[in-house]
Amino acid sequence: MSEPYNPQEIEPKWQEQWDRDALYRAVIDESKPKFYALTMLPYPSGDIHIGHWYAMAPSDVRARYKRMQGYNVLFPMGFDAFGLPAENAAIQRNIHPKAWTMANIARERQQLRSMGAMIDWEREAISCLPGYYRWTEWFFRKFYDMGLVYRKMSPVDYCPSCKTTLAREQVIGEERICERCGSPVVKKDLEQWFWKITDYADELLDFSKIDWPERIRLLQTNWIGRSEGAEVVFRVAPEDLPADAAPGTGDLVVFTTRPDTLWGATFMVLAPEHPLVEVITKPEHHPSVHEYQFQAGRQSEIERLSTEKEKTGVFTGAYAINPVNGARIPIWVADYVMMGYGTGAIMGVPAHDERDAAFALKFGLPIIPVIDRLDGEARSLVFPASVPPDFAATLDRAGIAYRAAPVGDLGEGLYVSLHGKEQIERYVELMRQALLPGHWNDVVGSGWTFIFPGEVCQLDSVEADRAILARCRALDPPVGENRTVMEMLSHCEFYSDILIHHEHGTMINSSAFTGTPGDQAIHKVTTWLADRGMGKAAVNYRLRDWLVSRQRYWGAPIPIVYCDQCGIVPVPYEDLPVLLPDDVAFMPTGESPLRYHEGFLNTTCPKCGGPAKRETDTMDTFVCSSWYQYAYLSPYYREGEPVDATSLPWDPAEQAYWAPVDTYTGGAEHAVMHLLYTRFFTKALRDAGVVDFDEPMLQLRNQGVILGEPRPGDCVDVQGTWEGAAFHAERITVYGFADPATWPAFAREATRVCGELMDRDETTLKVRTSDAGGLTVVHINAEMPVAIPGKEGLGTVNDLLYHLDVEKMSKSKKNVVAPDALVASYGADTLRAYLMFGWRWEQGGPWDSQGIEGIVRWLNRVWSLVQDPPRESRDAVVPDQAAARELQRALHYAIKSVTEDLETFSFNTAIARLMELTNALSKAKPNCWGSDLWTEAVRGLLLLLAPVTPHMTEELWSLLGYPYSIHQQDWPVWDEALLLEDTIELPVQINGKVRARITLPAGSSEEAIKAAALSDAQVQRNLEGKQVVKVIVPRGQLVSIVVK
RNA sequence: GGGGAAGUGUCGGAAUAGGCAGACGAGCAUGACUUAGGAUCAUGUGCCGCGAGGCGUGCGGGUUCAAGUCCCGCCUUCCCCA
Repeated sequence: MSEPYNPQEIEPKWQEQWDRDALYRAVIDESKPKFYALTMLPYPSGDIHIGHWYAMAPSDVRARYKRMQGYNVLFPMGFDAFGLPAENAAIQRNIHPKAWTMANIARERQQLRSMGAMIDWEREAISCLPGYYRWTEWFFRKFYDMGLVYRKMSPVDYCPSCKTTLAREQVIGEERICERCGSPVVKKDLEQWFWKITDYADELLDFSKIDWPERIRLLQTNWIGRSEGAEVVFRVAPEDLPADAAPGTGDLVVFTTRPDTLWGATFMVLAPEHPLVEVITKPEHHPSVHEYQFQAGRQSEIERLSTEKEKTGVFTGAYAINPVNGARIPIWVADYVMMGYGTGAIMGVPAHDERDAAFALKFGLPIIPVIDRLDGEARSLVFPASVPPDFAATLDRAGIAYRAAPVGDLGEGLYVSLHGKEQIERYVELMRQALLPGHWNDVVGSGWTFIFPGEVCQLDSVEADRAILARCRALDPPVGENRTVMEMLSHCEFYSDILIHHEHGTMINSSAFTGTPGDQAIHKVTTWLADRGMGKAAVNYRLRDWLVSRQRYWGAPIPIVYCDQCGIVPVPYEDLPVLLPDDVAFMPTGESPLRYHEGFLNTTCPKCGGPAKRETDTMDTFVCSSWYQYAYLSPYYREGEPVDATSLPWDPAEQAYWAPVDTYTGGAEHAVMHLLYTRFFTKALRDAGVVDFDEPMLQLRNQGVILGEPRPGDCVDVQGTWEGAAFHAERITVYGFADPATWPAFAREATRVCGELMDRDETTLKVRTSDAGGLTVVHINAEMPVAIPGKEGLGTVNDLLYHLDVEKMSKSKKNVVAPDALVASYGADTLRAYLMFGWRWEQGGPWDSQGIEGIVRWLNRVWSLVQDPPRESRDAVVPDQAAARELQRALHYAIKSVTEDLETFSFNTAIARLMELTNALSKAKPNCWGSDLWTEAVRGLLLLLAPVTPHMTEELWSLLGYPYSIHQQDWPVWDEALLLEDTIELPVQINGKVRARITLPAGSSEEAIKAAALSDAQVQRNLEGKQVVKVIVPRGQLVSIVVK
């Protein structure tokens, strides 16, 4: 018998050996094809968690597999080491961010080593070290020279009490309060640095050169949000501008995707931050506009843009001129328009835009339809007593559909549905004749017609809107307080879904353009506008330039100085890096200490030599992670040597060989930030002449998330007394969570409460006392001793386990799975294999602590399978022919499917195939042990398993006497011919149901198969008394007989 | 509201050029070996039915010799956008 499998002994042993032999050192080797496998680097928060393992271990398996296939594989690792948590630790615990970060890295590096991954640690790169961030600064400088960098005012979230800017995650909840002090957060305008990612917007929409998941491509496409349309210039009415205004001051450029709706623009809306608001607002409107601007500043973008939200806004008192018809339209300020989107000004076309419609209805602005419906639908509500009683019969004769039903409490009316121009016209004519004096009728949807006694009006202009409303006012039904025709109509439920649409129908009510078909409308109007200098075709992007400024200490310094004489001066390349000073005093508020560090702040101007101040903002950490894949090529390149504008930031030979990344793996949560920024970065570097390719990562795959394991809570049976709504515990009996079968029935009685523990804190237990989920609060004394099943001695209520649902793992929820503990009890190989096997990799799911036992059993079986002779051994080493053939087939099948599965990231099925091969070996063992085939099959299993369980296979490889190292062997290849079965079993379907199975030699002809099927006794029985219509043998897979 | 993804045994999940649904595990059950078992080995395990047999991939239709897979219409969940 072999020694038992002991990963705790084997794993460190081989890790040290591999280290000594530099087995995973990746060096350029022109004789081999390269493969750059990259997995997202961790942020050093202090602990490598199961999510890191889930991302990295299968990626490592695939990298190892590629290496065995003959590729020279680079699989590096580093740390994304700048960022806010380090600074928070400094403030809260008085630890320097650098010390905190480097200590975390030291710990995490050890944790990662326990995984046994083929990481080349000599290429490790840490983004917070000067050798790294010198180049981060160099890129800022380079992009500055390329014109990709600019500075402008931009709002940040700011806490007036802490006097500090806040990161997005530091602003809490809908109330938008500061996470540190709870004060309301406000927006504050600061000069900040931007990178022109928008210059690359169109190129970033092109994914033709990369194999990335559809989902990520879609997210990026939506994020970039390219829309085509036109820019149209509206002028502020001259009398609403200051007399001394420069020419062009009042030009309001509007971007619209629907220039064909221009004739329906009945108002304009400016973003509260729009600079023209101040200029045009009439004095009497100043107070309300200013108040509104302040309120808007406190809200988040998501709130502002929500369609759910009640529309708000204020009138400026000023008017603009609609360029297409000269109409004076009011200019409003409203928060649903964002300064950053388009131009910060929109034209309101309420008839064909939902948000404009909501705004117009709220503030009584006219709504004029200018695009016809595509479906030709129209409706008309005929009020009771507005027509003679025989009108329904008239409609019947005309073939017009209607429904008779009460209208409020006014009596029975007719709800008429019309379709098509002709029918609408016929209806209007019938109504014109039938309408009784003192009433009116309307047709809405297609047509927009108002029928009055003796007159028919169209709702085709603001003037018509007013005229119609005035006429209605004199008639029945009453108009009430309604300010526009549409507002009046909007109260009628029958019309609710027909008033507003955004289809591309034929233009109506648009002077000379009326009748222009929808498919030509935008193009024709845009051309016409351009010819008259009123506008032009334009493209708008949702994507905004990348704001790289952070008002923080722990980030890469922005290499800029401010000189009184020379203005903004970039730090010369030769002077990089601008070092982050270590001796800084952290403000309890979180304000950047750089702003008060005299040594850092004061410098000399590189241009004139006079006194100057340094930029105190640092760069967004996404800048550091936008180029880390290149940092691994030659970490901290040329550290200590001066560099200049023409230097290369990494070893050109390394780049020429390894770049770009072949396979990139990581979480999908970075879809639109990191993954878009790094693409931009590479394109900018290409234009800088640094790299000669367009995309940083050729193939991307995302893994899912491992969630917390659901678990019932312990059952507690509590004796005690009621104190109001709460129960005071005197004695607690516990039934373990593991066996609910032993639990007593849940109860809620006068002196007793019994149920599942759902939650617990220092003073209370929340107990589920009914199957429906009713909770009872039980007051406890934390020191109260309780006996807990499966635990030695007496515990306290703090040892009770409470119910856990499937949720994201978090320390506060106490559902974290710690990989270190799993490695300690099961070993890294077992954990690696389980993470591959347990879930669809791209999907993830809840942890299952039971499932890992299956892997334990499997690896133990492999361990003894290859070492121990069979229990009841046969004397002969000559294998039984059939058993041998079956084993051979199983081996080649496994080679083929494991290869294909690893290639396509189907890790769970790869493990399943390896288990099957193990099962096949077990089955064949008594017959084949010791034969050449047995040796070959065991060898094959170990090689296929080597990437998955590198330590165990290395140990077995060496125990079996093979030369070190298994990880330097070639990946096995399969023989298609050996995959085929000698005999095949075919199902026979009769009318689609499997009725029999027949066995035939492999490669039988279709005729032979048909004959065999029809002569099969079972088939014969099923065919009795029926007529065979046809017999099909598709691809030799089955027989399908059709009978009558 | 728009866009996307997904719904398969008790659970994780297999299977898509349309071709035997439930691979491989977990769990459960029975048996063996055991002083014992949360060890190991063997067998079984979609549902209903004693049985022959019938039913079965969210629901309802359709195409086809044949549908988890294709088409149409719904329902539910998750994600993104608004």
